[in-house]
Amino acid sequence: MSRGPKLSDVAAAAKVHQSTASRALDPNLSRRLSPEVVERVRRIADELGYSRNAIAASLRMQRSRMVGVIVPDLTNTMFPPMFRGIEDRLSTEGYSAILANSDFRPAKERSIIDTYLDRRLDGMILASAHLEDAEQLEALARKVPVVLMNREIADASVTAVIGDDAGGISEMFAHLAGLGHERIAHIAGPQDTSTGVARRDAFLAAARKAARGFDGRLLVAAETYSEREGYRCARHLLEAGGGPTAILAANDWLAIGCLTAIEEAGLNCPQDISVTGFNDMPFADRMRPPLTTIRIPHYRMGFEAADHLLALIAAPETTPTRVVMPPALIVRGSTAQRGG
Amino acid sequence: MSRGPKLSDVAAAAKVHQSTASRALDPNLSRRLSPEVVERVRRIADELGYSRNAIAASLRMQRSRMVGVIVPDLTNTMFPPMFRGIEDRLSTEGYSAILANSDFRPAKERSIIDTYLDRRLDGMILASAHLEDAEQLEALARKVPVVLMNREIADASVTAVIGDDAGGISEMFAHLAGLGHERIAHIAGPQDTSTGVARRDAFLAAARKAARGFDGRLLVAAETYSEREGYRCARHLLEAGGGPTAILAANDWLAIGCLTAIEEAGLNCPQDISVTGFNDMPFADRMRPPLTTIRIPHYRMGFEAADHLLALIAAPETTPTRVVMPPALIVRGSTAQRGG
DNA sequence: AAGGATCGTGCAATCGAATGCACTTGCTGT
DNA sequence: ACAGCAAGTGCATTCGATTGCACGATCCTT
Repeated sequence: MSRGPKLSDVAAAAKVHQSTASRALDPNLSRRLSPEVVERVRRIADELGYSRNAIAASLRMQRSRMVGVIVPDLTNTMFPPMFRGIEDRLSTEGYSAILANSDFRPAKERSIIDTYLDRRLDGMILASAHLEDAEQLEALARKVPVVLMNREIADASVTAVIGDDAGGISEMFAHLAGLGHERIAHIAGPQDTSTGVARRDAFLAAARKAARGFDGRLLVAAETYSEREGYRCARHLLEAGGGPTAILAANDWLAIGCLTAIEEAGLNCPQDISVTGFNDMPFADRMRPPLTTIRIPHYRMGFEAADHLLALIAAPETTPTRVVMPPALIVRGSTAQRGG
Repeated sequence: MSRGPKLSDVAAAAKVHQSTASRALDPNLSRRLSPEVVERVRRIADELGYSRNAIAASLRMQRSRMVGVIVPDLTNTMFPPMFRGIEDRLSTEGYSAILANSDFRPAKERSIIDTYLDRRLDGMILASAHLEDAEQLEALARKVPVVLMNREIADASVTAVIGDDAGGISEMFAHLAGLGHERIAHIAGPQDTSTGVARRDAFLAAARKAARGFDGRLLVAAETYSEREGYRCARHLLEAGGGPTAILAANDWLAIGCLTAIEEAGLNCPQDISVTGFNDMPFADRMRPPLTTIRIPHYRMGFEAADHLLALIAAPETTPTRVVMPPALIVRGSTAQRGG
């Protein structure tokens, strides 16, 4: 556990000055040195098992080559592919990623951010939904490069990489309409999340465009993105008298809850009623019936987020961007021609 | 993006020496200072928006309060809960975790480890299965505190936190035997993984204990832990003539593949044949039928791994431990009394 | 009242690498 | 033969926080 050799040890062993050793080990600067010296220093560094102290370098260089990532809950299947995308982009530039979960708690998020600031990370990717205050977020973005992932703030003053909620919902609505459905219900997500609101608005826009009026009985909002809530809302829709022939749920969990409620009611999906989800989570294809849903390219979102963060690190004054990832309609067994 | 105030700025504003300011901001040392000074320094630090430079502190203290985690693939549902356990344990001590995926590639793992060493992380948790060479691993463990998670090496010379494969399998075997099954087949996992081998050995031990001979037709090994392989192996078992009334698969994916094969063969699970998995992954309860399986406490494994790592960091010369996490039998619909 | 203990604070030396500047070579050109 | 130049290398400072040591002041003890 003893401290290994440092640069000056390598330099001494190679009979050159530290600064020369430093340059010899840096591929960019080693061109200015004589080949023999470079060769010798490198060989000796190897022999000694020298490992560059990145901490000392960070202090001197004022950059840590690390970025912080905050997600609300890593066990949500959306996030692992996102993180992989982030890591894959970052690693090509020699960056590492620190990861933490906020558990949807603003206080926890705040404290994670504070440790990240202390650690002088070069940037942060926030997928955590809170830190409600847009002002706080902007203040943060003024101190350190920040990219939002899977969420955004109102005036787009912070770079954000998001899924195209509106596009996905309207594509799904068109799919159902194309199958002859006219009474399409919506189970909205929690209305205190940006996705819940965006998807509901997109649904209402599509519904109003398709027909004159919209029957209010065809809309319910869930309180959380959970199977339980999907079940509850579906029962509500079935009993409300709106006579839906299709249910467009705001995400896959809600849709799965629907399936249970429909089965319990003695109905059959998709013969009697079609159901759709959103996200295409793992196993969506293994439900009974397999779920028709919208796929959001999570890996690519992470990759893009990291890419934009790196750009921001390189040029901090760049104007914020809003990157929208294209959704894809995945048609499976849970939707069918109306009437079956 | 300008550099914020440093300790000496705070000190100057509070009209004290840096060292005094440093002590005032450290809860342990501030007791030795006069309350007024402590109060004043803290207030001024707040007013100035001072943020302690953790990099400089790390350099001086020779500890980074960061640990590195390597998993083969974060999108495998086992790992997110483990990581949460790790983070939850670490965060109480002010530690952060860097995460990276090795993709089962030893070269990638090696290069991740090298960056971790350069960054002078205080310790590492390795859930990546490779770095085959036990010697390399021991050499690494001599340089830096290391805890293995979900794997171990032969002579237990590195601390490891693992699931009780043998215990889980024998408990499952007993469950099936208790239901009257006598011809129990096993779909083993890949034999180049420690879990694949451990589970197969445990199965064979249980089978041999239960009956005199063991019918070789009741054993197949999958090449990967995948649904495809589960399907292939199950077909093989059904055609081999061993007449299994139950299939004990080495993990949930393999079991799910079995379900498909059984259905295709016109048989019914569990009436005609029982199937069991291992891991209790998310959605195991949503299969048709819901899967009887063994639950491994992944969150707790992560928590324990982090706990042991912290202990190792505090006292590097501690002798390696082998921590075995207890499995739990989760009985669901995929197992039934023999003969329905 | 003098010596000693205690308390609060300042001084200055680390930690390890990067780098602007200056210096020594050796070579070219006139 | 010497100015001029370039290539290669060394020197010394810097990044920001921590901490052993020392010093002065205050208080206690006998």
